[in-house]
Amino acid sequence: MTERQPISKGEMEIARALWEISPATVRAVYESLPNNRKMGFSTVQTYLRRLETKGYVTSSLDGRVRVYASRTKARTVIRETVDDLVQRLFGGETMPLMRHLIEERGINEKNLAELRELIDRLEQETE
Amino acid sequence: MTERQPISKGEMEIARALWEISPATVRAVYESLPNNRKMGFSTVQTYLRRLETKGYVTSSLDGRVRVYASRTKARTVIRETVDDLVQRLFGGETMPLMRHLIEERGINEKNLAELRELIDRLEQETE
DNA sequence: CATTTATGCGTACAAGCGTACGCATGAATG
DNA sequence: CATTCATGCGTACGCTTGTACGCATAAATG
Repeated sequence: MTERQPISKGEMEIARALWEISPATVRAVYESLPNNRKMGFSTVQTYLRRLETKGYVTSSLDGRVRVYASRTKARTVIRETVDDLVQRLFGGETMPLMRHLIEERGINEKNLAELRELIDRLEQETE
Repeated sequence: MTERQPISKGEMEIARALWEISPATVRAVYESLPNNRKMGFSTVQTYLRRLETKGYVTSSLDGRVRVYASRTKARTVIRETVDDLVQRLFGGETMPLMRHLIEERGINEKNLAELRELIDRLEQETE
Protein backbone atom coordinates (compact mmCIF):
# COMPACT_ATOMS: atom_id res chain seq x y z
CA MET A 1 0.00 0.00 0.00
CA THR A 2 1.33 3.36 -1.01
CA GLU A 3 1.97 5.64 1.90
CA ARG A 4 -0.17 8.66 1.41
CA GLN A 5 -0.32 11.72 3.60
CA PRO A 6 -3.37 11.54 5.79
CA ILE A 7 -6.52 13.05 4.44
CA SER A 8 -8.15 15.82 6.44
CA LYS A 9 -11.82 16.10 7.33
CA GLY A 10 -12.52 18.79 4.80
CA GLU A 11 -10.60 17.01 2.11
CA MET A 12 -12.62 13.92 2.87
CA GLU A 13 -15.86 15.63 2.03
CA ILE A 14 -14.48 16.62 -1.31
CA ALA A 15 -12.95 13.23 -1.95
CA ARG A 16 -16.33 11.70 -1.25
CA ALA A 17 -18.09 14.15 -3.55
CA LEU A 18 -15.57 13.36 -6.23
CA TRP A 19 -15.79 9.63 -6.14
CA GLU A 20 -19.53 9.87 -6.57
CA ILE A 21 -19.11 11.64 -9.90
CA SER A 22 -15.49 11.18 -10.89
CA PRO A 23 -14.16 12.33 -13.30
CA ALA A 24 -15.37 15.83 -12.72
CA THR A 25 -14.38 19.45 -12.88
CA VAL A 26 -14.06 21.67 -9.88
CA ARG A 27 -17.40 23.19 -10.68
CA ALA A 28 -19.12 19.85 -10.95
CA VAL A 29 -17.78 18.83 -7.57
CA TYR A 30 -18.71 22.18 -6.15
CA GLU A 31 -22.23 21.89 -7.40
CA SER A 32 -22.64 18.34 -6.25
CA LEU A 33 -22.19 19.38 -2.65
CA PRO A 34 -25.29 19.29 -0.47
CA ASN A 35 -27.04 22.63 -0.49
CA ASN A 36 -26.59 23.22 3.17
CA ARG A 37 -22.86 22.79 2.82
CA LYS A 38 -21.69 26.27 2.07
CA MET A 39 -18.13 26.22 0.86
CA GLY A 40 -16.62 28.53 -1.72
CA PHE A 41 -15.68 27.45 -5.19
CA SER A 42 -12.06 28.30 -4.58
CA THR A 43 -12.08 26.31 -1.39
CA VAL A 44 -13.13 23.24 -3.32
CA GLN A 45 -10.41 24.05 -5.82
CA THR A 46 -7.83 24.14 -3.05
CA TYR A 47 -9.02 20.88 -1.57
CA LEU A 48 -8.80 19.15 -4.90
CA ARG A 49 -5.32 20.50 -5.45
CA ARG A 50 -4.26 19.24 -2.07
CA LEU A 51 -5.88 15.88 -2.62
CA GLU A 52 -3.81 15.59 -5.75
CA THR A 53 -0.62 16.53 -3.93
CA LYS A 54 -1.40 13.89 -1.37
CA GLY A 55 -2.00 11.31 -4.03
CA TYR A 56 -5.72 10.72 -3.57
CA VAL A 57 -6.77 12.07 -6.93
CA THR A 58 -5.30 12.80 -10.33
CA SER A 59 -6.12 15.45 -12.81
CA SER A 60 -5.47 16.52 -16.33
CA LEU A 61 -6.35 19.49 -18.43
CA ASP A 62 -9.16 19.03 -20.86
CA GLY A 63 -8.72 22.09 -23.01
CA ARG A 64 -8.15 24.63 -20.35
CA VAL A 65 -10.48 23.09 -17.79
CA ARG A 66 -8.97 20.77 -15.26
CA VAL A 67 -10.67 17.46 -14.71
CA TYR A 68 -10.14 15.56 -11.50
CA ALA A 69 -10.51 11.85 -11.04
CA SER A 70 -10.36 9.62 -7.98
CA ARG A 71 -7.19 7.65 -7.71
CA THR A 72 -7.69 5.90 -4.41
CA LYS A 73 -10.72 3.70 -3.94
CA ALA A 74 -13.40 4.84 -1.56
CA ARG A 75 -13.06 1.58 0.29
CA THR A 76 -9.43 2.21 1.00
CA VAL A 77 -9.90 5.69 2.33
CA ILE A 78 -12.83 4.56 4.40
CA ARG A 79 -10.84 1.71 5.85
CA GLU A 80 -7.94 3.93 6.79
CA THR A 81 -10.18 6.57 8.28
CA VAL A 82 -12.35 4.19 10.24
CA ASP A 83 -9.36 2.20 11.45
CA ASP A 84 -7.82 5.37 12.74
CA LEU A 85 -11.01 6.43 14.47
CA VAL A 86 -11.56 3.06 16.06
CA GLN A 87 -7.98 3.07 17.24
CA ARG A 88 -8.12 6.46 18.86
CA LEU A 89 -11.62 6.43 20.19
CA PHE A 90 -12.09 2.78 21.10
CA GLY A 91 -8.59 1.47 21.50
CA GLY A 92 -8.96 -0.65 18.41
CA GLU A 93 -12.15 -2.46 19.34
CA THR A 94 -14.86 -2.56 16.73
CA MET A 95 -17.78 -3.56 18.86
CA PRO A 96 -18.14 -0.39 20.89
CA LEU A 97 -18.58 1.53 17.69
CA MET A 98 -21.06 -1.02 16.46
CA ARG A 99 -23.02 -0.71 19.65
CA HIS A 100 -22.94 3.03 19.44
CA LEU A 101 -24.26 3.01 15.92
CA ILE A 102 -27.08 0.67 16.72
CA GLU A 103 -28.08 2.32 19.93
CA GLU A 104 -27.49 5.97 19.31
CA ARG A 105 -28.19 6.51 15.67
CA GLY A 106 -31.57 5.83 14.21
CA ILE A 107 -31.78 2.51 12.44
CA ASN A 108 -35.04 1.88 10.69
CA GLU A 109 -37.00 -1.21 9.82
CA LYS A 110 -35.37 -1.84 6.50
CA ASN A 111 -31.89 -1.34 7.84
CA LEU A 112 -32.59 -3.84 10.53
CA ALA A 113 -33.49 -6.39 7.93
CA GLU A 114 -30.33 -5.70 6.03
CA LEU A 115 -28.26 -5.91 9.14
CA ARG A 116 -29.73 -9.28 9.89
CA GLU A 117 -28.80 -10.44 6.45
CA LEU A 118 -25.27 -9.21 6.75
CA ILE A 119 -24.87 -11.04 9.98
CA ASP A 120 -26.33 -14.20 8.57
CA ARG A 121 -24.01 -14.09 5.64
CA LEU A 122 -21.02 -13.49 7.84
CA GLU A 123 -22.00 -16.39 10.04
CA GLN A 124 -22.09 -18.65 7.03
CA GLU A 125 -18.60 -17.70 6.08
CA THR A 126 -17.26 -18.00 9.58
CA GLU A 127 -17.96 -21.66 9.97
CA MET B 1 -25.43 21.43 25.22
CA THR B 2 -22.44 23.61 25.79
CA GLU B 3 -20.62 24.54 22.64
CA ARG B 4 -17.18 23.13 22.94
CA GLN B 5 -14.33 23.62 20.55
CA PRO B 6 -13.89 20.48 18.48
CA ILE B 7 -11.60 17.85 19.83
CA SER B 8 -8.64 16.82 17.70
CA LYS B 9 -7.54 13.28 16.96
CA GLY B 10 -4.60 13.40 19.30
CA GLU B 11 -6.64 14.97 22.03
CA MET B 12 -9.19 12.22 21.57
CA GLU B 13 -6.68 9.53 22.42
CA ILE B 14 -5.86 11.30 25.62
CA ALA B 15 -9.49 12.00 26.43
CA ARG B 16 -10.18 8.31 26.00
CA ALA B 17 -7.23 7.34 28.14
CA LEU B 18 -8.44 9.71 30.80
CA TRP B 19 -12.00 8.61 30.97
CA GLU B 20 -10.82 5.06 31.55
CA ILE B 21 -9.00 6.07 34.71
CA SER B 22 -10.28 9.52 35.61
CA PRO B 23 -9.33 11.20 37.88
CA ALA B 24 -5.68 10.85 37.07
CA THR B 25 -2.40 12.69 36.93
CA VAL B 26 -0.52 13.39 33.76
CA ARG B 27 1.82 10.55 34.56
CA ALA B 28 -0.99 8.09 35.14
CA VAL B 29 -2.52 8.97 31.81
CA TYR B 30 0.86 8.80 30.17
CA GLU B 31 1.53 5.38 31.56
CA SER B 32 -1.89 4.06 30.70
CA LEU B 33 -1.21 4.56 27.01
CA PRO B 34 -0.67 1.41 24.97
CA ASN B 35 2.99 0.53 24.82
CA ASN B 36 3.21 0.90 21.11
CA ARG B 37 1.91 4.44 21.36
CA LYS B 38 5.03 6.46 21.78
CA MET B 39 4.17 9.96 22.88
CA GLY B 40 6.20 12.12 25.22
CA PHE B 41 5.14 12.95 28.72
CA SER B 42 5.04 16.63 27.91
CA THR B 43 2.91 15.97 24.88
CA VAL B 44 0.33 14.30 27.08
CA GLN B 45 0.61 17.26 29.40
CA THR B 46 -0.10 19.65 26.56
CA TYR B 47 -3.06 17.62 25.37
CA LEU B 48 -4.59 17.60 28.81
CA ARG B 49 -4.07 21.33 29.13
CA ARG B 50 -5.77 21.88 25.81
CA LEU B 51 -8.60 19.52 26.68
CA GLU B 52 -9.19 21.61 29.74
CA THR B 53 -9.16 24.84 27.76
CA LYS B 54 -11.69 23.33 25.41
CA GLY B 55 -13.87 22.24 28.27
CA TYR B 56 -13.56 18.48 27.98
CA VAL B 57 -11.79 17.96 31.28
CA THR B 58 -11.23 19.76 34.56
CA SER B 59 -8.31 19.72 36.86
CA SER B 60 -7.21 20.78 40.28
CA LEU B 61 -3.99 20.75 42.18
CA ASP B 62 -3.57 18.05 44.75
CA GLY B 63 -0.58 19.36 46.61
CA ARG B 64 1.61 20.28 43.72
CA VAL B 65 0.48 17.58 41.40
CA ARG B 66 -2.31 18.36 39.00
CA VAL B 67 -5.12 15.90 38.77
CA TYR B 68 -7.30 15.78 35.71
CA ALA B 69 -10.85 14.51 35.52
CA SER B 70 -13.22 13.96 32.63
CA ARG B 71 -15.92 16.54 32.37
CA THR B 72 -17.70 15.47 29.22
CA LYS B 73 -19.15 12.00 29.01
CA ALA B 74 -17.53 9.54 26.67
CA ARG B 75 -20.88 9.01 25.02
CA THR B 76 -21.17 12.63 24.12
CA VAL B 77 -17.75 12.91 22.57
CA ILE B 78 -18.26 9.67 20.71
CA ARG B 79 -21.57 10.84 19.38
CA GLU B 80 -20.17 14.11 18.15
CA THR B 81 -17.18 12.49 16.58
CA VAL B 82 -19.05 9.69 14.90
CA ASP B 83 -21.76 12.04 13.68
CA ASP B 84 -19.14 14.20 12.08
CA LEU B 85 -17.43 11.26 10.47
CA VAL B 86 -20.63 9.81 9.14
CA GLN B 87 -21.55 13.18 7.76
CA ARG B 88 -18.33 13.76 5.92
CA LEU B 89 -17.55 10.27 4.79
CA PHE B 90 -21.01 8.89 4.14
CA GLY B 91 -23.15 11.94 3.63
CA GLY B 92 -24.96 11.28 6.87
CA GLU B 93 -26.00 7.68 6.24
CA THR B 94 -25.31 5.23 9.00
CA MET B 95 -25.68 2.01 7.08
CA PRO B 96 -22.62 2.27 4.86
CA LEU B 97 -20.50 2.51 7.95
CA MET B 98 -22.32 -0.40 9.48
CA ARG B 99 -21.70 -2.43 6.39
CA HIS B 100 -18.09 -1.46 6.34
CA LEU B 101 -17.60 -2.52 9.91
CA ILE B 102 -19.25 -5.85 9.42
CA GLU B 103 -17.55 -6.64 6.17
CA GLU B 104 -14.13 -5.17 6.53
CA ARG B 105 -13.27 -5.48 10.16
CA GLY B 106 -13.03 -8.82 11.83
CA ILE B 107 -16.10 -9.69 13.82
CA ASN B 108 -15.84 -12.89 15.75
CA GLU B 109 -18.30 -15.47 16.91
CA LYS B 110 -19.14 -13.83 20.19
CA ASN B 111 -19.58 -10.42 18.64
CA LEU B 112 -21.98 -11.87 16.16
CA ALA B 113 -24.10 -13.18 18.97
CA GLU B 114 -24.08 -9.82 20.66
CA LEU B 115 -24.95 -8.09 17.46
CA ARG B 116 -27.91 -10.35 17.00
CA GLU B 117 -29.06 -9.52 20.47
CA LEU B 118 -28.74 -5.82 19.92
CA ILE B 119 -30.77 -6.07 16.80
CA ASP B 120 -33.42 -8.15 18.48
CA ARG B 121 -33.72 -5.70 21.29
CA LEU B 122 -33.97 -2.79 18.91
CA GLU B 123 -36.65 -4.57 16.95
CA GLN B 124 -38.68 -5.01 20.12
CA GLU B 125 -38.54 -1.33 20.81
CA THR B 126 -39.35 -0.34 17.30
CA GLU B 127 -42.75 -1.92 17.18
C1' DC C 1 -14.97 44.00 -30.92
C1' DA C 2 -15.90 45.19 -25.91
C1' DT C 3 -17.45 43.46 -21.81
C1' DT C 4 -18.71 40.02 -18.67
C1' DT C 5 -18.03 35.49 -16.84
C1' DA C 6 -15.48 31.35 -15.58
C1' DT C 7 -11.36 29.10 -14.57
C1' DG C 8 -6.42 27.99 -13.50
C1' DC C 9 -2.88 29.00 -10.67
C1' DG C 10 -0.20 31.25 -7.25
C1' DT C 11 -0.45 33.04 -2.91
C1' DA C 12 -2.15 34.22 1.76
C1' DC C 13 -3.06 33.90 6.45
C1' DA C 14 -4.81 33.04 10.99
C1' DA C 15 -5.95 29.19 13.82
C1' DG C 16 -5.12 24.67 15.19
C1' DC C 17 -2.14 20.58 15.77
C1' DG C 18 1.53 17.50 17.11
C1' DT C 19 5.35 17.46 19.48
C1' DA C 20 8.28 19.10 22.69
C1' DC C 21 12.01 21.93 25.40
C1' DG C 22 13.56 24.64 29.38
C1' DC C 23 13.26 26.54 33.73
C1' DA C 24 11.85 26.76 38.41
C1' DT C 25 10.62 24.40 42.24
C1' DG C 26 9.55 20.84 45.38
C1' DA C 27 10.32 15.75 46.54
C1' DA C 28 13.14 11.88 47.09
C1' DT C 29 17.55 9.71 47.70
C1' DG C 30 22.25 8.82 49.11
C1' DC D 1 22.64 18.63 53.05
C1' DA D 2 23.75 17.98 48.01
C1' DT D 3 22.24 15.93 44.07
C1' DT D 4 18.97 13.82 41.23
C1' DC D 5 14.24 13.26 39.77
C1' DA D 6 9.58 14.69 38.72
C1' DT D 7 6.28 18.06 37.74
C1' DG D 8 3.94 22.53 36.59
C1' DC D 9 3.94 26.03 33.58
C1' DG D 10 5.24 28.98 29.88
C1' DT D 11 6.67 28.96 25.44
C1' DA D 12 8.02 27.38 20.81
C1' DC D 13 7.86 25.97 16.12
C1' DG D 14 7.09 24.03 11.70
C1' DC D 15 3.17 21.90 9.52
C1' DT D 16 -1.59 21.46 8.31
C1' DT D 17 -6.21 23.11 7.74
C1' DG D 18 -9.99 25.86 6.39
C1' DT D 19 -11.06 29.40 3.81
C1' DA D 20 -10.26 32.39 0.33
C1' DC D 21 -8.50 36.48 -2.81
C1' DG D 22 -6.41 38.30 -7.02
C1' DC D 23 -4.62 38.18 -11.43
C1' DA D 24 -4.23 36.49 -16.01
C1' DT D 25 -6.40 34.48 -19.57
C1' DA D 26 -9.86 32.25 -22.37
C1' DA D 27 -14.69 31.74 -23.51
C1' DA D 28 -19.17 33.51 -24.03
C1' DT D 29 -22.28 37.24 -24.83
C1' DG D 30 -24.16 41.54 -26.55
